Amino acid sequence: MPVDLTPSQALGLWHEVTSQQVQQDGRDLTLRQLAILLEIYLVPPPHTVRGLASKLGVTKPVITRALDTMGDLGLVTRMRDDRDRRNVIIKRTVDGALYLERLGDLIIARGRAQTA
Amino acid sequence: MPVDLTPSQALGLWHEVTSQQVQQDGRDLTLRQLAILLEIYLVPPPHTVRGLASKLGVTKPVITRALDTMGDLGLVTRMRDDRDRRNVIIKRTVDGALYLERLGDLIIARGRAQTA
DNA sequence: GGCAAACGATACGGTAGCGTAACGAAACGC
DNA sequence: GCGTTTCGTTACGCTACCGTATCGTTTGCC
Repeated sequence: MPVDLTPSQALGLWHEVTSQQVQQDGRDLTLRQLAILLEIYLVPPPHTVRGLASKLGVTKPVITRALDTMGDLGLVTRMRDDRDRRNVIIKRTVDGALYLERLGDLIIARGRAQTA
Repeated sequence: MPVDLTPSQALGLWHEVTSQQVQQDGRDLTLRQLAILLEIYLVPPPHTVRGLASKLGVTKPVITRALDTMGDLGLVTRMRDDRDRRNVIIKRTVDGALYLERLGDLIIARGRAQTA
């Protein structure tokens, strides 16, 4: 696994991972969409549209659109908040967890190859 | 610096970097564009449209479009190959090198914060 | 010279992203 | 109750990407 990465090695790792991801995954998420997805899965819930927007410094429609797209892909789901029905709670899905699990494994694998 | 990354930490690193990149950089390159840019800067030249297309498993118009966009952003340049004027040689630029240098530093900085 | 192959760019119709602005629904304040 | 604020979503016009197919140019081959 990667030990003491230099900036050059870090870019090499990014290169390996993005390249492989482009080749093998037909979904081709935007950088923004990926950031949103990671935020949802790595930060403790609950997640709302407004919260994600302010956290990432983008407008609300950007979040709505990203959730539409990733919802169609099965990576996330949305539910109304029953305690405050103005809010929408973003939920994780099994497919989304699998997607990120595969990404994590890819990074490790490439990182290992990188420093090997 | 990152030592012995677990898959979870790897995703955390990706999260930090994509998130910060989304927030601070207005350019918002596609994952494909980023992969192309990294290929150009990290793999020894010469680079051609056809070569990049086959290397990344995409069609030639994808490369042409990406080079158009990144050319407008000043990240790459193109020149005709004088020895075989059918070819186009993709050249690096100072701005492109700076862009990736900043990305590399960002990864290191976030990786350090990640494991700190 | 002339035909086929290779290269990168372009055209086309379609899809998905963007920012700004406005919208309906729900909660809050008085 | 009723205006105001706060949600998330939708509408609009625009830009940029996609894949497939085709184009013009250049080279290679005979």
